Amino acid sequence: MADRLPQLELGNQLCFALYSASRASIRAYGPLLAELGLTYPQYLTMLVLWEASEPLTVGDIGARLHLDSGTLTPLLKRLEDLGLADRTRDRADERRVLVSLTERGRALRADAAGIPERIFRRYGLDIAAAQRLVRELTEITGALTRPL
Amino acid sequence: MADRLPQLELGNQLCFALYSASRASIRAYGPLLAELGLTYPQYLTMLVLWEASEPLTVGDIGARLHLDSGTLTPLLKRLEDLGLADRTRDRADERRVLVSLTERGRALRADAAGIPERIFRRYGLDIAAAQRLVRELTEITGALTRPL
DNA sequence: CGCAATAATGTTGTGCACAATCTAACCGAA
DNA sequence: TTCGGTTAGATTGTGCACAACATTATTGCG
Repeated sequence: MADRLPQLELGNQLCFALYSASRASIRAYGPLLAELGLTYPQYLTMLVLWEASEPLTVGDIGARLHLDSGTLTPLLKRLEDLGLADRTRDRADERRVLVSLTERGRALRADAAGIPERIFRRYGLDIAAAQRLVRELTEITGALTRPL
Repeated sequence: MADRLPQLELGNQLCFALYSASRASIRAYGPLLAELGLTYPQYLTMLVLWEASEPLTVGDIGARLHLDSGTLTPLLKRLEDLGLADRTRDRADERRVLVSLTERGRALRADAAGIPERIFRRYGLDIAAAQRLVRELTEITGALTRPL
């Protein structure tokens, strides 16, 4: 039997499955991130900064997270208020803002290190299955992000 | 080689892959939904209402979409303002609010019918792969939603 | 050089999400 | 019957997302 074309049924819709799973995972992370005083998008931003050896511009962070300045500017100001990051205009190009971690921001990495594992254990997720899923999702994201 | 435990790397994180893919799909739907004058969560709510033969309570809709009244109450008022839905207190239980479609709301279903297919064609998504993915994502959502 | 085009970030306004709290309505046992 | 507990929905406040636009800085071309 041929695969049916996508129907107007909630249960069959890939977009709804993605939307539900994403929000469920954010809710799952919530309590653990609250221990660090972070929201979920703030945590993602810290991941980007922890991985970078150099200060990043707002645009660099936005490119990795697919977020624009309208979202990032206030978020980064909150990270600054928390004492986790610094924002300084780039002397060499005054249009840019360089975001770097404070000592406190770097130190927080150790506290965050166990979070993914705690989530996987707590909810009994399979690591190999998750890695496969990550690959498929990355591909979907790429397809949907491609310019038409 | 054993599968590694989840690391603090953006690219390996299931939660980020879900978050990115969900937002990418919402962005992809955006222009098509704008033709109908709907946002993405409004579209999901309309899907639920189109599938139901009876009026649904706010709680019914929330159970299907995993949304609470704090999100749904204003959203449903907007659908009411658009002339797509009616909200009336249940005479039999004055705590409840019954949400039903207007004639215009029902008529909009025909305009929405082609949207999933247009998305799949436009972005070259594979239907069979998507259906497999929906099953895996539904399972993940279930696992993450399970009470501890 | 002069200046139009471009680039990076910031601002504004709308609409979710969700936690916390509130209010009104229902239910059930003493 | 009444009153304590529960339920359904609304409200409030915070923080994203994102479109549209504003601002300032840089760049490249004539």
